Amino acid sequence: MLGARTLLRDAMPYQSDLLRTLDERGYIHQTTDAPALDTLAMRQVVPGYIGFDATAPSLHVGSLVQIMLLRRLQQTGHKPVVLMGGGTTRIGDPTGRDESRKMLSDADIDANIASIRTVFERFLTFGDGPTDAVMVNNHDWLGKLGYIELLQQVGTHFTVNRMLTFDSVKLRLEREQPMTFLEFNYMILQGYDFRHLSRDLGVRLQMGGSDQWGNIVNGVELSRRMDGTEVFGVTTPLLTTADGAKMGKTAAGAVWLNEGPKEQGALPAWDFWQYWRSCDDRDVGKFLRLFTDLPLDEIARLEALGGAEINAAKAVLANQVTALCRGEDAARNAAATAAATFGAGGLGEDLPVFACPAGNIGLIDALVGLGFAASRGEAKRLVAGGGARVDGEAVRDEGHSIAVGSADIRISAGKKKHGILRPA
RNA sequence: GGACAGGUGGCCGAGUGGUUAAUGGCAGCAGACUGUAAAUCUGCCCGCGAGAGCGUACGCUGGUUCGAAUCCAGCCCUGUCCA
Repeated sequence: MLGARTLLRDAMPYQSDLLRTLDERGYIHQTTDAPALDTLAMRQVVPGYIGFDATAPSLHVGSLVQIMLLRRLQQTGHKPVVLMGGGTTRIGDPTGRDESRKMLSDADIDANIASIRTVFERFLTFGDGPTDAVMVNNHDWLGKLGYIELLQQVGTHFTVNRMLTFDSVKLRLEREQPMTFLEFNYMILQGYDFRHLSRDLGVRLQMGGSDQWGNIVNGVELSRRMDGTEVFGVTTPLLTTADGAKMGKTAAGAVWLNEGPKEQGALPAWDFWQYWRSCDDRDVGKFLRLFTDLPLDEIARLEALGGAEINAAKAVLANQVTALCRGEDAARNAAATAAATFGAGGLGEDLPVFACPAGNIGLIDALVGLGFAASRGEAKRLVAGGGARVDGEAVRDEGHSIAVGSADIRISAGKKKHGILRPA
């Protein structure tokens, strides 16, 4: 296994820091003309971009690979460009095609973009320097495009024959599912974005998830046809957890990179830390490579830990990622809370607190108050199933009443959820 | 606009008048085993209520009936085909 990987790397040795880093850390799924990109990256600062939606005021873990990709770009001496889809969000990206997506107002979109910028500021250095990151909004140019103009300039470079061969279209047609004209045009707008950035900002590279391959290739083609410029594309592998779930989605909600929007379920740093700490054994190495700046030999050492020792690696992972997304303090506090809660069986500062007046409170109410159960019925089932503990003691009586005095009381729901009952 | 098919609990999907809060699978939660992992086994899985009950629920609105997710009418939505 390891031998095969080494072989592969020997067969395709990248010269540039950029591609070598991306390759070694597992970011590359497909590239257009990798040797040429490799050469370019050695010769000049390569401005590269990734597009992001502006549908929510934060980004979640599902976008983290893309964000880290921009970070790596900057780390290896190139220029990250963050493209916010202010224009395309106004149309509504049809790719997901869930239920009716709500149209966002311009004010909402602008607010979302401003909020998302604060996420990126943790990962990238923004400024005016040659390798400083910049953020652009495609509404600035797409909003001004005239339909006729677009058809004339861009439309002539796309044949429908070819558009029909793209997976995004082909699969839909094969499954006999409808595809609106709007969706059909989406790839043209994305292609146009690339060409625009290449001409106006000298961008030479677009990156994205593997599902964006078709769109990226379109942009590459368009730039070549309209301007004769050679630009490049890199896609990342589709990232799933070892049990096959998409990254960033849990039943409880999205794992937001920053505190997250309250309406959509804010995610405290403690829970964020826990998300990484309790990941699957098999994902540890992959996540360390993708989501932390730790050197590869250190990661190799951590990854090799067997049995219960791998938990040390998970703690490192949680610390590193939390520090990056939420700040050093947040990571330290979460780690301390984990040590106090799981190690010593006590209470940590970061645990959720339910403040209640001194006196007696029902266990059910405490569980609901801490958010460990969505309803009283659920809390009762939890108790009946033996999952509830008060100061570490399992309590199976759903009528159990807790005397709240002056000290904090530890309430647990299952092995992982712990909270503090604190006299108000 | 016409013909046909269909809209069921987070998702998939049974159910075509009554013991159906609604089979089953997935996801989720808890217990056991462990290492805050995986796998496996067990229990739970609409809400309220002190496990006796009550309230809601099978696209929407009415109707038939002692009784409907199941029958009828109208409407809305989705898909396929035809114009």
